Amino acid sequence: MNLMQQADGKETSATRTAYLTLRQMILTGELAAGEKLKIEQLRARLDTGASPVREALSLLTSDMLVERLDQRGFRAAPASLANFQEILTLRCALEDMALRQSIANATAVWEEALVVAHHRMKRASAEGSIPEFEDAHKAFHMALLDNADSPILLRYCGQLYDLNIRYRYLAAAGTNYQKRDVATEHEEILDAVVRSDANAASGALMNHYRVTGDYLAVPLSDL
Amino acid sequence: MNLMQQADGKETSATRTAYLTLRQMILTGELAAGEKLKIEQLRARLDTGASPVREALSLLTSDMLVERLDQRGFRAAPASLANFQEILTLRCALEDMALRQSIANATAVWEEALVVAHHRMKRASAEGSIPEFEDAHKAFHMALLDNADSPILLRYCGQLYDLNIRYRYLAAAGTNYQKRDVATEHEEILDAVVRSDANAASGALMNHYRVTGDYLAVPLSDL
DNA sequence: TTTTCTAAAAATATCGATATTTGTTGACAA
DNA sequence: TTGTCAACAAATATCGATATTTTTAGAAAA
Repeated sequence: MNLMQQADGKETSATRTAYLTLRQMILTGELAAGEKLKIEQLRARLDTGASPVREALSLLTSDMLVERLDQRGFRAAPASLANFQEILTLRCALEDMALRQSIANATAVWEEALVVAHHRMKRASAEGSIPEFEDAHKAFHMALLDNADSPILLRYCGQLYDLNIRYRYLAAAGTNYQKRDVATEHEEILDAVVRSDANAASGALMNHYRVTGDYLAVPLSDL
Repeated sequence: MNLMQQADGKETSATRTAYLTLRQMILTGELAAGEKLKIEQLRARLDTGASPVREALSLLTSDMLVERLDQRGFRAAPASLANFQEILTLRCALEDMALRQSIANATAVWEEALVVAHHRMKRASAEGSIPEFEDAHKAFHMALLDNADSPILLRYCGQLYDLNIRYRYLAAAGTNYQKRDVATEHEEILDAVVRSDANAASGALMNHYRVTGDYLAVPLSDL
């Protein structure tokens, strides 16, 4: 009962499956921001029991993607312009810190991992597979910060990354993100990191976020 | 079944009660760092059902006080010197940011709230009630950051505060914390904030943490 | 001895049913 | 009309039982 065969044959718990599915549904907006999340409804939709759904929702609370109301169940975290801006500000502050620490700890192994992550992202972009690009994009950004050797900081950055993704979908920009000249921005970051130029790397990363932020702020301005 | 009468007559859900109790047990070390947390054992200890315990543990995962192992249940988050130092570093960085924003947004109302929080802390200290002092101490520190008007940042600071508390107990310093000259440090912070001197306030706060950190590092050095 | 395999025990994850709350509707009084 | 209050409906939180792992222990083989 515990072990489940997923489509790809990988075995997972029902809770984990529910967690990943619900997470994706919230990030993409399939479950709208602020929407009431009824257990029975989700249970039927995911074809699983109430317990896994309930636990998955509890877990999503950690990620600030779901809110728990007193004894009135759960709802998808509301979205607002203020929230979007707070996320942007915090990302800049935390990622700046993490990136600088990563560079301070730089090793050949890390740099190689970065180059690989960057290459995979470019390949996914060339192949035009949106979900694969999304995964590779997150992997690249996380790889940049990974060498800071600061698990909590990395966790926070990952959370903020995901929260931001949701606003990308809200802005209906999820699909055409690649069309901006984001590739150049990524290369600038990578180059600066490889040169161990912390200021340039951080500057390029901050610029990347600020540009993306401005880009999204327009369609989000009426939140 | 849902509604529970607590000792103080306040009604809460079984999950919330379990959450608060388990949290306290982990913070104080009654449940040791790294210890396996068996549902049945906790269920009996808290005199409640397995579901509330399970959900409470899920919630504690958000706070990084509990880890969830694949399909092998839960355990209290392990403690290590590296973890302690990471918490200290992040607290300094995040609270510096939050405090400066709070001061930038300063209002008379906020300053009054701070003075009250500080007074309560002093009173609790004078009365010698450790748990009340602990609560008031946290309330004071959170009040300092509250005016930054940045819910996520405040949440992170709160989490890090609690994680640090656990190390205080681990260092067996939980009881004699007040004996250090912490009162003066708090006054310095408050004075600087009231003067709207961000640099002095931040400096005093950072000093407060660094001193506390050094103070705890000694007994923790063998983690 | 050490390793490997198997059977029993322990613990987890999940289900289905039930009690408790919250939300809603409509009648009745003001 | 408007407001209050019961009865009803919907949804949540919780329990108890069960299926599925994981862990442990012991026996058989190398």
